[in-house]
Amino acid sequence: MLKKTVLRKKSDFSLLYNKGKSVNDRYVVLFLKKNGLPYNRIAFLASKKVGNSVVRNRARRLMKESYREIKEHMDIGYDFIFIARKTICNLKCADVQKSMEAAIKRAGAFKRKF
RNA sequence: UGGGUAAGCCAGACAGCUGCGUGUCGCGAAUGCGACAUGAGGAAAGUCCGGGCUCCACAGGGCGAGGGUGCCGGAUAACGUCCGGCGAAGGUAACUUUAGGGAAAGUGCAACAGAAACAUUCCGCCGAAACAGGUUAUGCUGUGGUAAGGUUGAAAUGGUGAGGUAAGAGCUCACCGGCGGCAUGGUAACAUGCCGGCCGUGUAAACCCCACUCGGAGCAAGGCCAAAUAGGGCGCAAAAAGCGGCUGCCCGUCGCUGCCCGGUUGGUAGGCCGCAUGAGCCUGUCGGUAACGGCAGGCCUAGAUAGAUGGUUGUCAAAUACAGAACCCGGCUUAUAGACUUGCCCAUUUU
RNA sequence: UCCAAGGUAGCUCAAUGGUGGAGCACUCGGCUGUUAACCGAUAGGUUGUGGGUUCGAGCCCCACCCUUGGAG
Repeated sequence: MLKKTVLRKKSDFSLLYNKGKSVNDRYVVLFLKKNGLPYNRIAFLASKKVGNSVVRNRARRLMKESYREIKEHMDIGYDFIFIARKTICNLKCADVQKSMEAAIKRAGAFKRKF
């Protein structure tokens, strides 16, 4: 992942939380917003409610891995924040991937297949 | 064979596909691309101690206050850690546990109950001796002697037995316990023996006394570069005062506060060093009961910065515990599925 | 990452080492035609957990758990 594709500024986060669109799914929560850039910017979060550091790391890794699989099919020009929910622990990667796909589809940022 | 006890060790492995961080090399103008190598723990955790490192003044003077440790000897850079020993407690035993200096230096506390929680006569016991009064007479009254018995309590001023006495009492004796002195053994804590006198309880994880010891803050320390409206320039002053740091006060000392230019009450903050060769790890050998130390040879083994180890498939009976480095080491404490090794003790059976 | 403070009844807080209490709330009774207010009574506690010191710990000491706050 390139460095410019990672969201890191506090202002970006608060802008997304306040102005962005949010979608809930079973295992993840997604915030997104158009950013007007020719690439996507991503952040993966897992709060302390999810568990200890091992569980939080695993949650982030699962989301990263899933994102790598599905990023080919996503629209360009958005900021995304994926937040892990408590239900994510003890899951396989495929389940997380499905959940993320569903969330993105509902948000309307999925490329139409043709 | 069963039960127990002590010590140690491991913390999935292998293969395929596919991803991530770092380093080296090659290509490229460059964000990069490719190849190879390497990439979390026994506790990385809690942050409870001790150090290194950095800055404050190289750890300052005086007064005062505070914290820590606490049987003895050793190990160590140091420690509240570790090793060995002593005493005490527990266990049939192997063995385990142990903050374990001082209570006649002083102060405090010991609720309720009880006569009394410093030494005191409430109920008792005695009438031998001494004094006063009284009775026909008699401990009858005051005084006196006594701490053996009673009640209470966690605890009642050494315990048990015998002698002794008016009644009693370490008053005397024997044994036990405690204290002091001496001798022997031991580096020492202490142990054993002899002698002496007869000795007021508990609490110091209450204040305290004694001995030893402790400066403060912390890698977001601290330094460099770039950028900046967050600061910069350097002409004058360098004495006083104020504020802040050095844990309280005084001294001392360090930093900031002045004028000029520019700017304003907002949330910006990038890169590099520190930062991975260290009280380092492994093997052998020597010294030591051991902790540990000496010598020789070999090895280089994470370094991220929104934070790198993941996903998936197959085989092994099963792969699942606790859990993720953030400046680094030595410990302690706590969490932990399962697998394995060795010594010792007890019980049973067989020879 | 580092440093502090705290944990007591359903809630907010007290309590010299010596029987754990107050206010509000709950329940019951009274007052009232009824409700509120008011009056009276009852109940409710492993003092965060586990060890230790002590005759005796909410309090003293040690370890752990949880919560809150601060530095930046």
